[in-house]
Amino acid sequence: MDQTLAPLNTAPTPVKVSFKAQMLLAREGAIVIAVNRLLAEKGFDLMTVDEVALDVGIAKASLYKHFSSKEDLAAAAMVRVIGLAQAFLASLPPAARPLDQLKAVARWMLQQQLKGEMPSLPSQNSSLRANLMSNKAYLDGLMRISDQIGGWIEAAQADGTLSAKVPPLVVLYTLYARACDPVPGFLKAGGQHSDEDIINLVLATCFDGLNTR
Amino acid sequence: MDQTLAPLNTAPTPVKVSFKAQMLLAREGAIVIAVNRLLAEKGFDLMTVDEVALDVGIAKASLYKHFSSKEDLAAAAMVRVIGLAQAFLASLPPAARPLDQLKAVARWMLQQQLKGEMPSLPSQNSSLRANLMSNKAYLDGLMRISDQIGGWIEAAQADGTLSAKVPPLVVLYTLYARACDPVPGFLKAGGQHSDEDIINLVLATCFDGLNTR
DNA sequence: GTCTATAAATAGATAGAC
DNA sequence: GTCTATCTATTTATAGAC
Repeated sequence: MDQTLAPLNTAPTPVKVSFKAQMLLAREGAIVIAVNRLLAEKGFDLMTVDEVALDVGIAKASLYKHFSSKEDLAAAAMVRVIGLAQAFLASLPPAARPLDQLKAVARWMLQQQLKGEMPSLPSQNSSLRANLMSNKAYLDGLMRISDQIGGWIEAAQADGTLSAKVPPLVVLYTLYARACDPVPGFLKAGGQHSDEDIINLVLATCFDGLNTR
Repeated sequence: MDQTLAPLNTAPTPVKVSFKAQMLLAREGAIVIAVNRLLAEKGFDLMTVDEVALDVGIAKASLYKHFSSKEDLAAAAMVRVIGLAQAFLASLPPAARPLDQLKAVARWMLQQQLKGEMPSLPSQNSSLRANLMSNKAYLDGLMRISDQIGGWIEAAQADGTLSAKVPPLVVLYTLYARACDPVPGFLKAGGQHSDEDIINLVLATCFDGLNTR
């Protein structure tokens, strides 16, 4: 339905979505959320499709009517997270200092991880990577957020708040790596620090480094 | 054989190791090296015992005469790496600045990782973790290197070269995390930097941070 | 599209001869 | 201790009725 075809003097024609179709979308959303949680909790290899079906409360065969493979399930969860990241980036005040935008991004990823909502895929699984890299929704979303963050990196290096000695791509990867950093999990397991403390400690080591200033 | 029982006026009695026993030890060494390489390359979940047996050139059933489970195989590889780490720590000049010792440790872990010789275990697999934590050789070795590195951390904070604002345990975890940091792998895949460049870039972000000094 | 039941393949682990 | 052959369990994925 192309809404631009609606008459100019009327309210935009609401896209007709049947009750049945809404239920399907809602179910797919529930599936992706369950996959997201299980991926964060156990990782791709230890997550089984049976678990997902059990968690959602439908039969496994029904799952396969929505997603044609376990890898597609994982990809859907990654697309969801990318979407959440895009929404978070859009919610940031546009006038803030570029360096503060970058810190906010790193903080958000650490928060997601500590909440157990950051899915982690094994970087060694080449089949899974290939599947993900052929997913247009994932690639597009990843490109968009990388462009936005990349712009902040260049701006922060230009205004002198971010070290110009580190190539922008290295900065980008270093920020992304906060999503799967094992340090927050270790500290949380130690039980000596609150989540907020952990986030501030990791952010400090990331931006200020270990050396004395 | 307790060598302290040897007569004082003779050379220490060499521990009698039969040719057969030597072959067995050599074979076990070959097994552990193969496991180490496969763990670094594919990770625990994607590594199969069949692969290990094929790589070593013996039957799978023979493998199980040496190691009673796949988890024991992984533990043996970790014990080996801990031993290599101990040997490296022992080779460092004792008079160097504590901060330089810490940098040398981080550099060594990055080197091992880039050479494809740093085994990585999934931190989410609790059964595997429990097995590892019940391994005395592993725990002892880990404790020893942690004590030594921990001493350098405290010394470097005392002499003012390492930030005193970061708790020593956080510093320790941050250093250990370099062993499974995904950033070096990403940069290597990009092909824009040599291994030495990558190591220096990661070390710089780790110790100097992303902010401008 | 959802279900039950089952296929098909894989992988960890073992039996038993030598 | 090494081998071939096999067991057993698990898991991804599908067939076919409704």
